[in-house]
Amino acid sequence: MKHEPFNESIEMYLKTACELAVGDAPVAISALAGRLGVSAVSATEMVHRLQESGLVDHQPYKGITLTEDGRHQAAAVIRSHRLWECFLVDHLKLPWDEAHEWSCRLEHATDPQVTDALEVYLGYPLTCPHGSPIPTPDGTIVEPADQPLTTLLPGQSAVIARIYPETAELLSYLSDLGLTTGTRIILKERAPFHGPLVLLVGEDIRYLGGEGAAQIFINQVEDAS
Amino acid sequence: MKHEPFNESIEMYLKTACELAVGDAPVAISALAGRLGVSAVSATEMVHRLQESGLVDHQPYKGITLTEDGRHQAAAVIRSHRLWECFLVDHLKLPWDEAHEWSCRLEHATDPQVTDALEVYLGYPLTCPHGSPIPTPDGTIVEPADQPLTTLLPGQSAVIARIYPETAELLSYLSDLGLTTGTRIILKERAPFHGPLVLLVGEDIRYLGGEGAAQIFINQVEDAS
DNA sequence: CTGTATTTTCAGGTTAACCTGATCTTACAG
DNA sequence: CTGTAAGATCAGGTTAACCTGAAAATACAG
Repeated sequence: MKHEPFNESIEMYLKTACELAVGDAPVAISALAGRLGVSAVSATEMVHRLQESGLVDHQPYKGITLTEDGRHQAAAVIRSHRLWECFLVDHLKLPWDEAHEWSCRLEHATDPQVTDALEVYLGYPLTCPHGSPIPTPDGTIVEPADQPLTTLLPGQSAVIARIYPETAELLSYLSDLGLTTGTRIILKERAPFHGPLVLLVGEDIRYLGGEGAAQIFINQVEDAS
Repeated sequence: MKHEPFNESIEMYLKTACELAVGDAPVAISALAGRLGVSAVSATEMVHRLQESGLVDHQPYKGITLTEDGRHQAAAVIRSHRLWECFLVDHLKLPWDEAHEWSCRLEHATDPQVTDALEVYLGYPLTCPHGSPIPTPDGTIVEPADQPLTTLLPGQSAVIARIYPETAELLSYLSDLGLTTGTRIILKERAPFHGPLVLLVGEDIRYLGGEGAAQIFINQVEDAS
């Protein structure tokens, strides 16, 4: 089996670059390398290849930005990833926290036509089960209108809107705590210096470390009664 | 992205070996190589690797047979392939002939848990849209009870039960002719020496080359009125 | 039982995506 | 405005899965 244009690595780089990008700021190669679990040298090598192919723009010592083409391809991968997550969770009834990892493999094996048909089948969902928006076929990704859990004040309540970035460990942990998207929580108190949060989830008290809290986004903030 | 145990090639070899096997007869390496579009040398190399891993039994100058382990893994790949085909055709309403190629990519990216959930979701289909049986989770594959179209006599009618082996070109061609699984046909006449068949499909006359006919299997044979 | 075609092996080569270690270049903070 | 950490590059190495060309081993048919 000759491995035709071997997209998978390329797609992972583009996807990761897209996910790490905030606004127009270039993404550091070291950040890319870190997230992909690859050495800085390897990442630099690959970035050169991507540059050759016109998928990224590399400003030495600054970082990379995706070209139109690159952003488009990245969005396509993210799109299929999130749609598969919807399918796995909503239709196949597979666990909320494991769907992410499984979709990480499916996302590279999905033809755009399949992705589009899947979207229709699912009824054009707006977000994945973890709250992240689903890119449109033309590559636009709407900015989520939520705020970090770290901005919630003691005595307030809110609904978990999104987990980002999605990591297998955190999703599994949150799943165990019952802290899935759509869950309303009340912040009882917060230790300073990124210490743990004390949350009321239904009838239960949950303690959540600051690192995890930084990856949780909320909306529908209210003063708890 | 480090490419962890890189299954894809291995899976293709195992799957192909399984598909080429008839009974207990060993599969020639050249046959494997031919089907995979790879040189005999490369196939031999890979067969050695598979032997090391205990997936395959290689008798020099005879061919290979799958070990229990190998057969099991092959069945898992075929299983996910055919279940995906069901999903793509029956649920996503994607074209009957293109589903095969798309499933060829998905099959390697599917966790067994996902495969099993998919089977439940689809309602335990017995065959893929092209008529091939879906292996059970434990790796058994039921022998189809159909016969080659080449055994049909002029004046008889039958229902297309299965296309095998599935190749993109043939499926696309048959799709254009309306010769999909489940279609009842009547054999008007047959030229000798594997010449073309003259078929009545509904109201239409179709001519089908002998090579194509060899990949079509039928059942429900009746004498046409 | 020999000859030819198939199989296998050997030698040597390629590519993509990784790696480490060492060196060079640049940004920016004090 | 200089020193140091972060970033980039160079050199050299690995692995899996391919390749071609050529030589050796074997099967089996006439």
